Amino acid sequence: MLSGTAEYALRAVVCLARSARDGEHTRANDLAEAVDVPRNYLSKILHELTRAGILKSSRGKNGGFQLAVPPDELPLLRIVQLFDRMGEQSRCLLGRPECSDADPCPAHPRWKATSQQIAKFFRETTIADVIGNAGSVR
Amino acid sequence: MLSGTAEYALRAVVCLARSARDGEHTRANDLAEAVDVPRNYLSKILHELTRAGILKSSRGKNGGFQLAVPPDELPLLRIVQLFDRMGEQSRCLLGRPECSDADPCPAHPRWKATSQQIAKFFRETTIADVIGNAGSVR
DNA sequence: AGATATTATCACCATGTTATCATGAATACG
DNA sequence: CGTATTCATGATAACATGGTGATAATATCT
Repeated sequence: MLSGTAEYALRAVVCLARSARDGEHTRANDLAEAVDVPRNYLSKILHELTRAGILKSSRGKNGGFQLAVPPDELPLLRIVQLFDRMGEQSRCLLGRPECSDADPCPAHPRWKATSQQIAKFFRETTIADVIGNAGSVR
Repeated sequence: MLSGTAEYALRAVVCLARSARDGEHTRANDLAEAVDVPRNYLSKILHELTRAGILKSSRGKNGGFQLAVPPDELPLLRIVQLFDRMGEQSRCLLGRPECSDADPCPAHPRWKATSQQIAKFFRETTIADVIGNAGSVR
């Protein structure tokens, strides 16, 4: 469904959002262990999330990462689209570059509803919707 | 959504099913042109579809490929799952190997409905459902 | 049998994604 | 200031995917 990298990013953000204490930072090392992703690889992912304004980072002692946005204003789409073309509204099932009601592929009429539900899920589900639930991330 | 290879396979089967005349075969060359996929690469895909019992092939003059199953008994899932892990019922959004109601990830409750609709689409939509519609494959 | 048409198969290359390693740069703190 | 801590970043390796080319195997036709 998602690329490995996008999955890693989601896991990391969920984990960060859950352990959010006022002003406290979480180290990349600890996150890497918590979400079970190779340290250096996660480091780059976190960096991209930071550049995108989703996280804040700080270096040195007691440094680490923090959410930069309130969880209820952070749709999954915003995370996922950095690494993946998910949520581009209704991708064509057959991979046609342009596929629309006006110029459809044969699968278009059947695929449309499902495709739109997927797009809606990523657009409207926020991190807040997710972190309330129980369950482990790894 | 799907891997390139799975898309190619779908396009090829749709095209084959549409041009199906009694007993006639379609050459890999012609298919490759019709669905806009590199000849040699498509060749391998067609071979896999044949091994899976979805197509029949014959060599030599007037040879080529044919559907081996009636279109209304051929769900998209059967094609797609050869090349992709699509339709494995409800894959975990966060990539956990085991993710179920009993042992869920945090995203599980929200993701479930969409995930099931995707699985249902691939399981229940057949090639027959698709080839009736207008629209080009490339 | 021989020529031709067509799929089957093998070896290989190109590219992108995932992962690792080493090092640089910023911050905190005594 | 110096040192430890932590993120940032560039080089590179490992692997999977997509794509190419050459050759073998099989069928048809005369």
